[in-house]
Amino acid sequence: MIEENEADARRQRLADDLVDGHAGFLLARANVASLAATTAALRAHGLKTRSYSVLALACHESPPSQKEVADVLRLDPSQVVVVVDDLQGRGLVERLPDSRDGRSKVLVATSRGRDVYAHARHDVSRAENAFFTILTDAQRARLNQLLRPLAFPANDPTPIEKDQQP
Amino acid sequence: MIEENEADARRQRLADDLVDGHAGFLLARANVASLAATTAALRAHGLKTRSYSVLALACHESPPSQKEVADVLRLDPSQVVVVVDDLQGRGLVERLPDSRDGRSKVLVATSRGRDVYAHARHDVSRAENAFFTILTDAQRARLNQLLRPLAFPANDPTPIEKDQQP
DNA sequence: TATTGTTATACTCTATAACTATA
DNA sequence: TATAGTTATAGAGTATAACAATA
Repeated sequence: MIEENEADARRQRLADDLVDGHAGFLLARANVASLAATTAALRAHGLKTRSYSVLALACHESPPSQKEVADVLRLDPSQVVVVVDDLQGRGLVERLPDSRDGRSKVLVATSRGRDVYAHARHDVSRAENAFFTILTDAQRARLNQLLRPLAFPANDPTPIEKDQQP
Repeated sequence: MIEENEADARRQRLADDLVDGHAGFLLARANVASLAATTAALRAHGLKTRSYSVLALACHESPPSQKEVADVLRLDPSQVVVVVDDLQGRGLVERLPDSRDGRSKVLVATSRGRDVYAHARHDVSRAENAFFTILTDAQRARLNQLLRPLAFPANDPTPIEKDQQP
């Protein structure tokens, strides 16, 4: 199948020329691949990336308000409502009144919600582990280190560790 | 503004705990930030990331068929049609008959299309440069090096994995 | 019969504005 | 007045099936 390989090489050359000088393209492509892996892992638990993230926050020792969820996940408050409605409808989270602010509602996971989250997190970790298996542990740590300032830019209160070159 | 800082620190802690052990979250977040930068740069040229990518491929020395565009960009062929219709309607690309396959159509940029692409590429590069300015040149190179195998899995050169679901 | 391009459709995700109740 | 949550809606992106022309 020489013709097949030639066609593959052609496509690879097109892709390479497209990526050249466009790191964002690489970022986007790696992201969709990663997303596909985690989404597939979450499907068995009836969750998507959004509902999983909201559930994770609701499991936090210091549970957040919906506004905080919107801020942390960079979602519009109206989108948070939709996700929370779904999770609450399935008995995974509750909206509790905020003692310090009558407008605000605190999101807390139910015991069933925590159970679902524990299992989902396990499977997500396994899926991510499989996805990043091409990289060594040191490389993964380095990737995280490089991505963090890009993911949390500007007014980030947490210090960004300066790099140690290889 | 102590209360503000406390609230920020709280949100940061929530985000940190969410990211912990979830490299995909960092990837997704860095991607949306990068996307926002490039999308803003493309807007002045009447382009979006998709149409920009298709136009870039149409400017290639060895112009691709629509099928090849779909493969390289991992888009469904029907989605390629929509983008090409738009670009062709604005006189930026042409659909030429493929001499070797009557079913196929070769995408070629017009001279105006090449002009638009040149200017757009310049602005995109500048926007990416600004976005990645937090990293040194060496760090950017290292990031690209780490992202590449994740974006282009080695075992098969041009995988068109649709949503892999059971 | 298989493939390229096309059309149509439906579903998800995202963005926005307007409303309520509290502050 | 300003903010948290809610509702409603429109747009963009995505997935899928079916079809015509060609292989």
